[in-house]
Amino acid sequence: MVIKQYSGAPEDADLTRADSLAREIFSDIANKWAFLIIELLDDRTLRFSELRREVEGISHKMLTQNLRMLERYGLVERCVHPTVPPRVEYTLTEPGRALRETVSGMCDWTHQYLGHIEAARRRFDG
Amino acid sequence: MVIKQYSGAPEDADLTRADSLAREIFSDIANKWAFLIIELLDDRTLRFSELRREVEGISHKMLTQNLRMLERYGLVERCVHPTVPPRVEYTLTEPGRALRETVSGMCDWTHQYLGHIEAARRRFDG
DNA sequence: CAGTATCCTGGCCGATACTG
DNA sequence: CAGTATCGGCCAGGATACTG
Repeated sequence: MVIKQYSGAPEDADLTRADSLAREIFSDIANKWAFLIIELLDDRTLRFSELRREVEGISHKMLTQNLRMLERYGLVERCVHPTVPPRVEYTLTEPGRALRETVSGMCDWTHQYLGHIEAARRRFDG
Repeated sequence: MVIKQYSGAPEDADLTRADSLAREIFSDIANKWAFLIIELLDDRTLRFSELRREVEGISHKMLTQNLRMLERYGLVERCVHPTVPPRVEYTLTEPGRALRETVSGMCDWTHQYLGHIEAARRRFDG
C-alpha cells in the first residue's frame, strides 16, 4: 500500500486526515538516525549513554530529539528510575519491534547488495 | 544484521571499508524522498515529469538529486530517448525492486499502526 | 547521568533563470 | 521536457553551558 497523496477532491475528505498523518509519520521515521536507533535497540534495554555510545556519530542533541520523536509515536518506551544519578532506559514497544522487522530488512539488503552498489557507483563515477 | 560501526581495532582493517560503505549507503538511502520515489516507481516506468507530479511536495531539485543518487547506486535505471523534446524514463533495477520490498513493508506498517501511533501521540502531547 | 536551553554556522533546499 | 547553475533564506544540527 502506497503512502497516498491528497488529491484535493472533496470526496477524499475522510481520507485526507489519515493520509496526511500517514505521510507525516512516514516522513519523520524514514531517517537514518531513527532507523539506526531502532536497529541497535533491537530487543534490548539500553540507557541513554549506552545508545549514545552504540549509535556511532550521533550527537547528544540528535539522540534526544529522535528518542522523543520515537516515544511520542509510541515506538519506544522510556523508563525512568528515580535514583541518583538518574537511570533512564529505553525499549522498543510492540509497534517498534514490528517496524524493526523492516528496518532489519533494509540492513540485510544493504549488505547483500554491497557489491552491486559499489560496482554501480564506480561505473557511474568513472 | 546490524549496520556495523568501526571499532577502531587494527584487526578490523578489512571490515572497515565495507562497513563505512554500508553505513554511507544506508545513510543516503534512508530518507523520505528516496523511499517515496522507490515506492511510487514500483514496477512502472515513469518520466521525470510524472514522478514530479506523483511524489507530492517534492521540488524539482530534490527529485533530480535523489534520482541521481539512486542511479549512482544502481537502484534506478535512466533511459534517455533521443527525441525532441527529450523523453527520459526511470525504472527500478533488480536491487531497487529488492529494496522496494522493505519500503513497502514500511508503508504497510504505517497504515497498520496508524491508530496506535495517533493514540500514542495524543497521550504524549496531552 | 539524563536532559534542556542557547548560540551559531554550514549546508539543505526552494526559487529562478538559462541551455539543449 | 529534462537538466544544470546560481543565489539566498532558513533551519538542521553541533558545541557548549547549565539544572536536577
